[in-house]
Amino acid sequence: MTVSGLRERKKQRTRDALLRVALELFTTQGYERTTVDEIADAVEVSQRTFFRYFSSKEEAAFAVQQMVEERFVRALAERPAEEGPLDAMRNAVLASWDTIGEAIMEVVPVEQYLRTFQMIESTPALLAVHLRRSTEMEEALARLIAEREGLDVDEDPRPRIAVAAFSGVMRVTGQLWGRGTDPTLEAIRELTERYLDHLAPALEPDWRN
Amino acid sequence: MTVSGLRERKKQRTRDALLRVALELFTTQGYERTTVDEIADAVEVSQRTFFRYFSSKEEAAFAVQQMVEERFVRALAERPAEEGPLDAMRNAVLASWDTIGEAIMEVVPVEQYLRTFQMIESTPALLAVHLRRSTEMEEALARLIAEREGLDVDEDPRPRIAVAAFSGVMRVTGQLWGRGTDPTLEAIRELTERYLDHLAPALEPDWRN
DNA sequence: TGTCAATTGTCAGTCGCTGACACTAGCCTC
DNA sequence: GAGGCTAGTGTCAGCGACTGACAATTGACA
Repeated sequence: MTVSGLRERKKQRTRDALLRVALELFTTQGYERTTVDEIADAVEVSQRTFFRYFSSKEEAAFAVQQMVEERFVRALAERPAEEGPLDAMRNAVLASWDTIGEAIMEVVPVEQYLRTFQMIESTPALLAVHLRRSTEMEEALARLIAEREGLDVDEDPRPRIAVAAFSGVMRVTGQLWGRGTDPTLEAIRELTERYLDHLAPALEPDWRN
Repeated sequence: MTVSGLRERKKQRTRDALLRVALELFTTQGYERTTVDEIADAVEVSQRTFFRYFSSKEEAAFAVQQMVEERFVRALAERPAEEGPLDAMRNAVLASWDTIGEAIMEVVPVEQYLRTFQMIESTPALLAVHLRRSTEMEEALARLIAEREGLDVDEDPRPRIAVAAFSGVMRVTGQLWGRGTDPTLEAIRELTERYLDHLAPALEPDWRN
């Protein structure tokens, strides 16, 4: 994590500064109204340097989300084998939210992450990228699930289907939370549990029980 | 549909020409390697004119997809009320594929549409936009389903959940088809049916039956 | 201390996209 | 059927994201 050498530390500081300033400006002025020049100027580096740390303006917006997602995937991998696929995924999300602080606090406060997430959900260009990134993660999830169950993802469609259904629900809750009025971890946690509870019943042919 | 007046007809011809050339270039050279100038030059109009017909380069890529999606939504609205939510959606997709030709033939051949779809699926920037557009359609679907069942989308989570799960599966099949080697309507149709059949079983806690 | 290599800045250029303004060509009226 | 109106187009200038090339700087390490 921490690296010796003045050079390495300087790089780390520049990257952190760029990221913090970027998220700050994105969440206060809006993503589109913030130019890369503005970010670079605030950190007193050239625009070119910004693009050496982040391959695009978008990448900066997703830097924290990236860490959170990696954490979720790891949490799933560590779930006990007895749990069914859906339970394992459910418990993995909830678990990774419980410890979200540890993962990102060193870079930005949790509050900033929540605001960034809402910005992503409410900025069309970023929402689009977010959804595509999610499908990439889903591929990884499907492979993990298949492995747990001793299946081949390309033979048995169930891993991908289960992940797709699960992720669909997660996406809906993410959007509802983003549009909602309670931007807290508890709120999205509760929303997620409630919606996941309804997944199986919602697929029944007759909803009038 | 058809409008009198030389002016209107001229406009229609210009738009059609731009769209056809754009899709042709996109699918042969690739989306990113095609510049708007190139398209405009081929049709012998200025770049500015291109942007008067399509608000962005992306919009041209999705013009046909747009028609297909509208058709699917309409097909769902026309499904008999007896069908359960999932059956209604399933039958609506299959039905709208059966008549896809009628919807777009006037603009481009069906083959071109299939190639365009594959290009969208395999171009990251377009895939992202495609996914976002899909979520917009999902909102419309959820409202339709809720209406059919006499529910309020914001009260009962099941409409959104069912749509999310269904769409998740559709997305997976779309991707698999795009990566696959059989770019025909039959192929994606069969893939869709097979995957939808596995949706309910895939959510069972125990996959070893 | 001096050499080497990594980091950074500068500059020029591409591409998507927009606003402003002038010009051309259908359309409609008298 | 001439002339005015206006929708559609071209031209031009400019912004912002991004890239390649090259020169300048600054840690690292012998």
